[in-house]
Amino acid sequence: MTRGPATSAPLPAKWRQLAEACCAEQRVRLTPARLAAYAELIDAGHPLSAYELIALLEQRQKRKIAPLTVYRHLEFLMRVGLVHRLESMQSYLPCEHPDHAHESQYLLCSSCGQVDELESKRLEKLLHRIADQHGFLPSNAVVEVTGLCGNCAQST
Amino acid sequence: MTRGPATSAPLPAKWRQLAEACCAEQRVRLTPARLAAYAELIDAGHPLSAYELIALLEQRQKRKIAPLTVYRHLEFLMRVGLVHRLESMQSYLPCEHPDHAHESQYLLCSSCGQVDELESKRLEKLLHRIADQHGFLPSNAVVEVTGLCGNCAQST
DNA sequence: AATGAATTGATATGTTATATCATATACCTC
DNA sequence: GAGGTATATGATATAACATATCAATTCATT
Repeated sequence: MTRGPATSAPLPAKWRQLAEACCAEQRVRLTPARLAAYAELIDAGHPLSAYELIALLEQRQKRKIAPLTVYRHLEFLMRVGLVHRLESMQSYLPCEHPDHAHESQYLLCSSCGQVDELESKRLEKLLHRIADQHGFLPSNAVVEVTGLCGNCAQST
Repeated sequence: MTRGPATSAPLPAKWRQLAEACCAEQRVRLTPARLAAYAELIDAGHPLSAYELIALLEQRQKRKIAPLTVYRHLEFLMRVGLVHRLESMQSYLPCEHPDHAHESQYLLCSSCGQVDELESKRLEKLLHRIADQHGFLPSNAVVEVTGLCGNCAQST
């Protein structure tokens, strides 16, 4: 049997299940449009600016999409913890560990663009301890280390 | 004797000397325009968006200033380490420890806007160690913890 | 099917940042 | 101090990123 044109980026079952579980757990709606945005981020394999994401979705769906629409989907995906925003790059990427939605730790290669998501409990604890010492109640921690990844550091 | 209208925000000697020393050491030019931008950031006492800074400078100098001009001054000030950019707020503020130009650690109160610059050697070392374990060569580290400062946390 | 809540769409606008090319100023050497 | 070079500024335009408002639709539940 033949299939119609794809209206959404291919999304490996692994990620689909993760997204569905995540949204089910939080009792929020994973609509087709939201899933399509998520699938596009997964498919891209690297961080996308909001407008790059818009362009990809438009190309995929052969229609115009208003920026606000995509920003809303991104906002939703970030809220449930499926997507992070790289503050120092104004771009978005799927979170590999949606369970720690509010701890974001990245190594960003300024040469090849590679992104490495960390998950250091130690770093997390230290940040909380430091905040605590300042009487500060943290809700969201951003750690973004820019530099050269292993490959790029060698070839320099 | 009388003075003409101020064309630059008041800049306490402490900061002026810091800026001059910093630029002298790096053999770069601290021009009046650059110093004026820096003085305005110091005088504001809180982070400014680039366009807020433009507005203040225009008001002070009674003339139009092109955004690019100010972005260039900010870029310069960041390069020498006198100013930091808060990535999660798209805003700029003077650095309290220009000697550690490339380590930026902040606690940001989402309620009152208070900004607390940290200087944790431990955090710095941990970040470097983690990067090292990943074969990563860091050039710039951003740590921005959002939450409630002591005052705001209590009054909630 | 009726209701209320959440989501999406359409349109407009606001905010942040950069590109290009021309002009001016500082610095260095002779 | 004249000339050359690098650096800094100015003028103009445009690109990139993000949000406001209000109307229309969809979904979940009764």
